[in-house]
This record gives sequence, structure tokens and C-alpha cells, in this order.
Amino acid sequence: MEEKFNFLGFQDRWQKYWEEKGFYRGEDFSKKPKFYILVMFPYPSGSGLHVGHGRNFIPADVVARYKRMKGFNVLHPIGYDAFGLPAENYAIENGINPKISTENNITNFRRQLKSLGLSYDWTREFTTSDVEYYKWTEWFFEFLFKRGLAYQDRSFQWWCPHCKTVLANEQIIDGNCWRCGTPVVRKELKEWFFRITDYADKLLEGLDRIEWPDRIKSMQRNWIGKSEGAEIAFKVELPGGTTCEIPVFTTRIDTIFGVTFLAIAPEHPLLHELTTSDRKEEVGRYATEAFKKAEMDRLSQDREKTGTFLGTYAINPLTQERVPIFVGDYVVYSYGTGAVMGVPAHDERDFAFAKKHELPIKFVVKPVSATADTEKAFIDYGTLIDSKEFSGLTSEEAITKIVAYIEKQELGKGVVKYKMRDWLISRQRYWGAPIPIVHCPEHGAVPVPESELPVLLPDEVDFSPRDTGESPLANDKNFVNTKCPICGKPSKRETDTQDGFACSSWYFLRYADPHNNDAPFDRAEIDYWLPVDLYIGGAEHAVMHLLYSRFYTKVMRDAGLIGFDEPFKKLMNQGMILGADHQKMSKSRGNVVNPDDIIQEYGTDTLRAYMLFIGPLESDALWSTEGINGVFRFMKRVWNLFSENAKIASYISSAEEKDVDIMTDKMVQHITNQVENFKFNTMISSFMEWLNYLLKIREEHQTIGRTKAFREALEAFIKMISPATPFIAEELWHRFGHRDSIHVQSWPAPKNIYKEEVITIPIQINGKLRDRIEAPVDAGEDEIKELAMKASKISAMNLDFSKANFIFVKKNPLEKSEDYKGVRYASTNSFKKSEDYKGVRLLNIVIH
RNA sequence: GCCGGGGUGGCGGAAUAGGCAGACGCACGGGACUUAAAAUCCCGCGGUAGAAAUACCGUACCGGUUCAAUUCCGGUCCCCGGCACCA
Repeated sequence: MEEKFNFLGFQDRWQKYWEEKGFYRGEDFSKKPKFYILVMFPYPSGSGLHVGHGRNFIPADVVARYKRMKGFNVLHPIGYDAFGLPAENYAIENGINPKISTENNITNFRRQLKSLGLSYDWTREFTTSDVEYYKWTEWFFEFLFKRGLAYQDRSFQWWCPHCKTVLANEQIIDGNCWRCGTPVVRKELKEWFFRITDYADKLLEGLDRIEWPDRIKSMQRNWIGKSEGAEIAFKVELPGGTTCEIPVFTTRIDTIFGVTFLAIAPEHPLLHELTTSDRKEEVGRYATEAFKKAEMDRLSQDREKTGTFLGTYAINPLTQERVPIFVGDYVVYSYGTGAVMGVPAHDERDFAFAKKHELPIKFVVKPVSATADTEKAFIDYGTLIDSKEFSGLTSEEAITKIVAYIEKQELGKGVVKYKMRDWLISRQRYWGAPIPIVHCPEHGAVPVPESELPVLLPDEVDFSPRDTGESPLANDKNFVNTKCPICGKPSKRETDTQDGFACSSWYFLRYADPHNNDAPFDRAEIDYWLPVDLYIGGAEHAVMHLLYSRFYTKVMRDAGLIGFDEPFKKLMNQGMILGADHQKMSKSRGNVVNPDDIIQEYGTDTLRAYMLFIGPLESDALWSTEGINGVFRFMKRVWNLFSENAKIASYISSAEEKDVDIMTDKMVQHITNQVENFKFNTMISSFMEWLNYLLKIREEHQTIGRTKAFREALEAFIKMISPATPFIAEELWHRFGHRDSIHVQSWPAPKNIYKEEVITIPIQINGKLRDRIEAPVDAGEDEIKELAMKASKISAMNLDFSKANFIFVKKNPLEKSEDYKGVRYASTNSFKKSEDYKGVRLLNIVIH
């Protein structure tokens, strides 16, 4: 009886061995081609890893290990995104400094990551809350500040009453805080922003050059929200006899002849100036109501189009018509100019507003074919009517011509607007990278001199957050009080800290040169390793981390700090692992599965193989105990066959060796293809098929198990499965008598000693499978035709082949590519053309 | 509403680029081994009809192109994700 599959007996041993040997270190400036594979680094929470984390880390590790075997110099690093609220909240509740709890959590994370057999370069590990790291996060703040990309602004911000901090627009999901789900409220505060909007166009353009999922690209495009239109000013005669102008933004300047009113947002600065004295009370009441409503009804879908007349009129610059001006809360102040021209005939919202306030509806664009329906807005492009000299033009033509006209007449201009806002980066919390700014009564916001960085986060602080919109750091007099770097006058330090996303916006660069004390990184190291070749992480960061990182990268490139402007060449989003209740795994739901338990029961290799087998990398998958059992059975069968075969000392020969060799070659090609295409679930299936084949042929032909071909098949198998199941592979490899590690072996290539001689060809009659024949691999069409007509099931059909049309589907040898892309098939519609191809793969006989 | 993705057995899923639908695994049913159970091994497993051979139907639905469609085209329905009064 063979030895039991005792995985715990060798896992730790090999883990130590690999680390001592340093196999997984990325070698700076190696002559080998480099491959940088990165996973989104984890937040080291107190609850440790759950199996869902493996959904990301394990496939990435397979790629890293595969690439090493393919001769690449691989950089596969890991670190911790450690600044953030959970550690701080824990500190508040338990009085333990976040530094301590973070260190403890990381110790646990590191242990768990190692137990998963992940082949990280541990020499490059860092934590964003390390002084050595956040010094450079501060440095980057100043870098942006000096380039005019960081500024302070006092305005209404979204405040999370639970986290007691402001949030960036991207960090509000459906009106709630992205972290804790608490509804956010408006608060007027002076905050720090990064001018990401300056990069809107570059962020948009770069998306065309990177290999990212469409979903993420579309979310970013959506978020940036570029729209091209025109800005045009409407003149207003004010009650006092003076005049002013209200600029409006529109993407439909072709509808300007249909303007019947103007609407401005309640926040509009000209609101009171534009209101006649008899309307002041009413308008004031409306504006106050609107502000209140803004807090409550943010989410309501179809809000009523409320508003009220200001008492004043604006002049349509193209028609000189007088139109009433309204205030209406359906106008978004922060977009465009905060004022819109009301064209009820051609905009649904304006239509609803006009109906409610009994304003005229004037159609100036008619549909090209169908007749106009005057009971609703016609929002499509069409042909202009009643539009003076522009009548008869299509909307497209009219937009170009009217923009040209207003530019010539200096009434307005073509402009581009974005939905994206600047990134609000200050947080009123303790556990983050300090903002290295000193507020001097004379010189204003002054950056701390570079030589004095870092501004250290004080250890002894009263962490309690405040509702005032101040950071707990404001409690620490020693921290706050300082001198102005310019004039030396008593000044106050900035007490807000940076958004955690500031830390993660450049961490992928730091791995190239993680211990540099003189700079965030050395340019040569960056030029060697970056950009990241493959980045794997969750889709929840689509418009946060992934957008911010691209922004940082582009700024650095513009400053000449680095030589590329897109940090992540290829991006993949792993799906989530759902608990037994079909819900996302989380501690609060109580459906988490701890990898420690799984490893104890089944071993790391089984866990890894199951993670790969569970489904396509990008889709969500349900954790199932039955499922992992199936994979465990597979691992045990691998163990039994291989450990038994390891005892064979001398080989005999057998007639079936050729079959085994052909199968090995097929599988080598097939599995290589699957890894290259990240099809890990079918890759594991292929190993199962391969094992089933080996067990079956050995069952049928006792001697085959003792041949060289069989041993070679097992060695190819074990090498190729080693990225997925590194422990069992290493153990069996050594049992096969090898002294070196399996993880420094080369990836197998097909041997191509034998070619298949006979293949099975399916025979269809009128497109339906009726029989199969065995034929020589390069049999000609006539030969196959004869065999097909004689095939038992076909001949039993008594068909009249004289009128039959024979369609031979063949493989095309010309298109067999070098890179194991597999054999490709071409269907051939003309007999003439089919002469160019060899090797019939399918025959369809058409008889009518 | 707009954008993106999807719909295949009881379940997870497979089918590389139009060519054998359902690989592989789970669950289930039957059998072997066992005093018995677990473990392991063998057989079966889309639907309908049939004792069986086999036939017909079948990849959300309707239609089209093709010798051949899960795959391509047009339309419809449904599900998931994102954005949403953005002018």
C-alpha cells in the first residue's frame, strides 16, 4: 500500500527551503526579460485573511511561478496598505496605538500569506504606515503642491458622521460612505484638493492604450464624464437698470432657437442680484428649502421639477427674445456653469419644468422621418426649423455652424466639460500620512522643507475624533505649534492627514526600490521594472485607486520623474468568493472561511487548486465544501500514482509508450495555452483529464507504468502543475530522485517525437452527427469519402450519394503559430481553396 | 434612461478563430470492497419516446445568413454591475 498523502508533513519544510534559497527574489537589472506581476496589496485587518483573498493572490502566484519557469526575471512583491480607519477605531475602543495593532495584524497576515505558498519577494515587503514609506507619501504631496496641483478650498463637502471625516466624490456610493455605509451630509470646510481635473483628458486618452477590462474603462470614462458643447452668455437687465450676463453650458446649441426660459441653480452666486424685490421673499424661501432637500432627497429618482420665477428676464443672444429666469433645484450648480437654457421642446427635464410652470414649448428641431409628437420632448438629432439662417440644417451641421457663429460674434464659444471633480484628499483623522504643510499668518500654506521631511505622526495622541471637522492631531499642542519655514514666525501645522488612497497611488513604484532612503525610488530601477505588466485586484477600486494611481503616474511622467504614463499595462479583476449564503464573505455575516482551517484539513495545495478550479478568474464563485472535496480527491490520486511510480528504479519498454508521448505533447501545448490565457479553471480540468488518462492506460496495460515515457509524462505533469500546487510538486519531484528544486526547472516544451497516425473524424449528414470513422491522419478527401460511405451507420441509412455534396473541414497548417496557440481550423467553402489545406477534421455530407 | 457584462443539464462550469453541445468537477442513482460505515474503485446521469438499437427536441425567446450557429447579424425578454436631473 502506498504512503498516505500527508501534506502537513512537508509543507513547512519546503516553505523554509524556498525562502532560504531565495528563489523568488526579483533580480535588479538582470539580463533576462522582466515580468512585474502585482496584486492589490491588502489592508491588514484584525480578522486576518479569509479564503476570498486567495481568489486574487493564488492565480497571481501561478502566473509568477509560470513566468519564472519560462525564463523571466519576475517581480512579485507584497506589502500592506496599513493607514486607515479600522486600526484607528480599534485604538479608540481599546486604547492600543494603531502602530501596535497594525504590527500584530501584519505578523498574522505574513504568516497566512506564507502558509498559502505565495512566492513573493519578501525582501521588498513594506507597509505604508512605516515612516520610511510615508516620508515619501508626504514628499509626493509637496511634489504635487509645487506643481500647482494641490490647493485648499473652502466649500461644502460630503462629511461622514460615522467616520467623522470628509470624503472625495468617488468615495460616496449611493449617497453613503464607501467604508461604513453611513449616509453622508454636507459640511462647509476648508479642505485640500488634488487637481486631478487638470488631467481629465489625459486620463481619458490613456484608456485607449491599456489592456483593461471594458467594464473598468467604461466606469472611468463615465466618471470623467467628458462632454463637448458650447458656453453662451445671456444678457440680463437688472432691476437697478444695470446689466449682467449669465453664461450657460449646453451640448445642444442647435436648439437655442427654442429657448423659452433660463434656469439657475439655487447655489448660483447671482441668485439674489437677479431677483426683483417683490420676488425676494419667495426666492429666498425656495433656496432655503432646496438646500434642505438636497440633504434628504439625494437619492430620489424622479424629483419634481420645482422652481420659482426671479422676476427678471434674459435676452436670447440669437433671437433677442426675452425669456423669464427661474431658480430650479434640478440645475446642478457644480456642473457646467450652474445655469441652463430651458428648451422644453428638446429636453425632457426642461419639458417637465415647462409643463409645471406653464411655459411655452417651441419646437425647432423636427425628426428626419417620423412626425413630431408635441406631447413630449424630441431629444434626438433632426433637422432645424424656425431657426433663421440655420433652418434646414441637420443638428450636427447646426452645432458646428452655430458654435462658429457665436465665436465670431463673441457671444460664446465651444467648450468641453467634465463631470469629474478634483480629488479631496484631506481627512480629519489621526492614522494617515501627515500633510506636510505649515500655516503661517504671513506666508499662508508653506510646505515643510524637503530636508525636514518626514513630518512624524506623533505616537501619544488623544485619538478621539471630533465633530468639528478637525483631526485628533489638533489635540496635540507639540505637534501643532511650529515655526514658519520661511520667516520663522510662530505658525500652526496642518493637522489633517492624507486620504489612504494617496499612499496607494504610488506604492507599485516603491517595490522597484523599496529601501531607498534618499528618494522615493531610483530612476534606473523604475526604468528596469516598470510599468506593471499584470495587475490583479478587485473591481471596487475602478474609479478610486485605479484612477488616482494613473493620475500620480501621469504627473510624475510630466515632471520627468519616470518615463511612462500608464502604470498598469494589463489589469484583471478577480471575482468574489461568496459564502454558503451566496453573500460576499464578511466577518459580520459570519460566513467567512478561514484558510488556516482549510489548510489544516486539506492542505495548501488543495486549497490553491480549488481556488483555481472554482470558476473563471473574473467571475464570482460560491465556496463549497463538496467542491473542495472533489479537488482533494484529485490531489490524493495524484499523490498515489506519483509516489508509487517514484519507487520504480529501472524502465522497461512498451508498445503504448508512443500513445503516452503523444498525449504528453498534447497536454503540454494545451495547458501552456491555458496558463497564457489565464484559464486556470480549465487548466485544472486538463490536469484531471491527464491524470485520468494515465490511470486508465496503466490499468489497461500493466507494463506502461514502468516505462520511460510514463515517467517523463509524470515529470512534465508535475512540473506544469507546480505553479498551482507547489508543495506536492516539490515533494514528489524530490521523491523522483531530483536534488534541485522543481521551482527552478524550465517549463516543458512538446517533444514532437511522434505524430498521431490515426485520427477520428466525425461524419455529419446534413449537419447532424451520424457516425465517426478512423482514418490516417493525412488521408486524402477521396479516401475519407470512401471510408465515410462504408461506415456502418452511414451505410445503413441507404443514402443516394450521387447527388451528395461533400464538405471537408480541414486544419490549416499555414496558421499553426509558433507560440503554442494550438492548432487552428479553417472551414473551407470552396473545393478549390480546400486543396491548400491538409488533414480532414470533419466531413459533412449534404444530401437534399 | 445611458454605459458595460451576461443568460448552456439538478449545480459550478467547458466548447481556442462558425465545425462532434454539455469537457472537468459536484450532487444524485446503481454496483464492488467491508460484519458495517467512512475512504477507495467501477458504471450511469440534458429532455421526450422506446425493452433496446435508435429517433426527435434542446445553449433565454423570435427571425436571418450558412453545407454547418452556443458562436455571426436583426429584433424581443430577463439578470448582474456601474453611472444617473451632468443640460
